Amino acid sequence: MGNRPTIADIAKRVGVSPGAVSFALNGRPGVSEQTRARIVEVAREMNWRPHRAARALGGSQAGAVGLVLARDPHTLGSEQFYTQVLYGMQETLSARSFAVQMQLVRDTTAEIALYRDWSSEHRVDGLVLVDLQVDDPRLTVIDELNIPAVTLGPRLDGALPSVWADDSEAMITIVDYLAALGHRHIAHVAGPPVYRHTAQRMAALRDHAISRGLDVGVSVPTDFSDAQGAAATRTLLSRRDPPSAIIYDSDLMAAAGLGVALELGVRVPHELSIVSFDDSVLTRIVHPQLTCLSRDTYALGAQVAEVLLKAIADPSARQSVQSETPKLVVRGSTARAATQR
Amino acid sequence: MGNRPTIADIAKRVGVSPGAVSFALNGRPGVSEQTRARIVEVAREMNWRPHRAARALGGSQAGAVGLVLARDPHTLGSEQFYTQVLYGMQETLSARSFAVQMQLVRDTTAEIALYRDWSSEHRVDGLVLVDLQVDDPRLTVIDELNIPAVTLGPRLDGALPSVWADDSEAMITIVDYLAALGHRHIAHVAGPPVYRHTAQRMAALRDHAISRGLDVGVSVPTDFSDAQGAAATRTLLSRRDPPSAIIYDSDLMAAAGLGVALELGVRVPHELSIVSFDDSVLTRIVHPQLTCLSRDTYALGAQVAEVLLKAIADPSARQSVQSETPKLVVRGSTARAATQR
DNA sequence: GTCGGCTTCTAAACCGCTATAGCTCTTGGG
DNA sequence: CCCAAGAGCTATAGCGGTTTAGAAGCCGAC
Repeated sequence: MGNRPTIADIAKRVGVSPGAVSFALNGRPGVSEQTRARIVEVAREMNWRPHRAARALGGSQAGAVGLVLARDPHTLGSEQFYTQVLYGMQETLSARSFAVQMQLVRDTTAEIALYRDWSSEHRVDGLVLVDLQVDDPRLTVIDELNIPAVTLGPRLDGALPSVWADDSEAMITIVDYLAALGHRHIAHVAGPPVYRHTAQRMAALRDHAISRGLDVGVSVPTDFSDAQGAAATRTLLSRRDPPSAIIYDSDLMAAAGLGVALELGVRVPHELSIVSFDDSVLTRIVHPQLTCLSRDTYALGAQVAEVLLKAIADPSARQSVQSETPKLVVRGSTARAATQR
Repeated sequence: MGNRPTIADIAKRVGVSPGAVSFALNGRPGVSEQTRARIVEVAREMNWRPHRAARALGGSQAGAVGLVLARDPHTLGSEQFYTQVLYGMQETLSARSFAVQMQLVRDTTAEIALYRDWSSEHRVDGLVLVDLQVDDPRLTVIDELNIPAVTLGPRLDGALPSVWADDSEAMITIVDYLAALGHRHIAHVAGPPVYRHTAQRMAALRDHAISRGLDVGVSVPTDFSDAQGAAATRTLLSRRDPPSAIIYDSDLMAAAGLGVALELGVRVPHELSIVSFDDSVLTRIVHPQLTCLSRDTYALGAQVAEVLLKAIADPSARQSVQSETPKLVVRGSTARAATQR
């Protein structure tokens, strides 16, 4: 309810027209340097801040970008990954006084509905799409809504600018590392195969295992929950021919898998090596600590923000930048494969 | 860039004035039921959505509430708690087409600066304050900005409406439970004592231990990080007279503490019982699973949203509601105290 | 038949800022 | 000395809603 000063108040104080004040405060030509200095000074004195809605109404921007996470409420909240990305985005965006409209929804349908709402209400100037699916219904909608957007995930040779990582290469890094330790039978507890990055990892494991002459690399799909991660592990370990190493698509599932191994009396890392595709505190509080792929998620968020801002400024320029490839951090959960039983 | 229909377009189609359309669509008197029906129908047909900025400018609301989490970037992202609260808030708020402006910042100073920005830019209609401090500088600012706000945390007999939980009672529940198991020496790995809830828990442990005739209940303050949680545990366990039970203010620290116990060869729960003040997946993926206080955080978020909406609608009515008291969920990390050594 | 009062609607101002057209004054060229 | 060009400003029209004052039509009452 505070009586915020408006541009008109400043104009009155300085003795110029509101238009002049607008010019001055937005750093555009039309006022002398002298007048500009005076206006800027008074504006600061009066503690003036632009009224977002008024600006947005003047045909221009809402000053916000949207990020929607579609998650089963139960699986929710464990992802340090997106929290960090969000943090990186916010630090970059708030410097340009953009806000991030983040919302958690149940599924992709709700996500799409939200995009439509936000777009028609002019709530956001751009969107960040994460968790790309193999045949992603969101892409059509984005196209239809004609709103700037950037994808975060695997490479997407299509319409949208993106910040992408090479999931195949990441998988190959892990497989090579495990192969060098003598592992020949490597399994993979994957996410849902509808996700592009999951599909890519599965394919990479299969292909690379073949080309390196290893046993066929089996991927078990899950819903990313700790329960299914545990179940998948149980299944794999009770096979006649259990793997000597398991790669997990998330650190939560890796931790759950570790628990199952302990429970079954399978010693980690001596009898089973575990690698997680994600890094977070979780990998460091379990015992043994988990070997995993790690990357600077904060920087990733900042990168996403940059690309999105460019896309907003110039929707025709659709650049794609590659993000830093995750690096393998070796901890206690991996070791040389036990000699063949 | 989509050419969204405006109220004027609808007015033209129906053959009435824009004002009438506004009345009709906002369900206020001034139009006949017949006309209203026609207008609503055409609006739906044309897929009309209010332009947020225009609404906000017309003197009324921004249609958003703010939630800021002040966190050290390193400690960040493990809190399933706030993610769930956020989810509960969003489900309730989006039904009334309010958005949640969530932002992560480094510290309270940045948080306050953000409140000022949001308020002066008219970005939010209300705020949710979490992590209340003993002498909280935010309260003055909220008062000064004269913006509706609700606090989430311990009871606060002051100006602001709140959704509060009784941390003392929660602590007493735990202590009673442990005492019944025969534990006489109970320690507490706390958060930073600047937080009211931490201070309250510390006081409750101390007082209640005395009144129940137990050994003095020591609280070790930390910064909520896994590292300090581990360090505190190490300190406690290497005392001449180690506690037989430790209560942790967060599940992350509890998990870290569990790791330390294992490492030191202290068997959980036989030689050491562990209780966490928070519940999340984390408590279920470690071994043994952690006994903890659990509550419906989703419902809590919904409750916060309700109270905030009421405060926005009528800033003079400052109600406070008590949230459900957390319930103790017994899992594998607690057991009868070993007989005195 | 006139008047008050109700319902139902219109016209117009307004929210705070941006953007454009145009006005005034100076300056320099021919 | 006049005109064109440019700098520096003002006036004004939006943006898409909300909100108020008031007009028109209809009713019943006196």
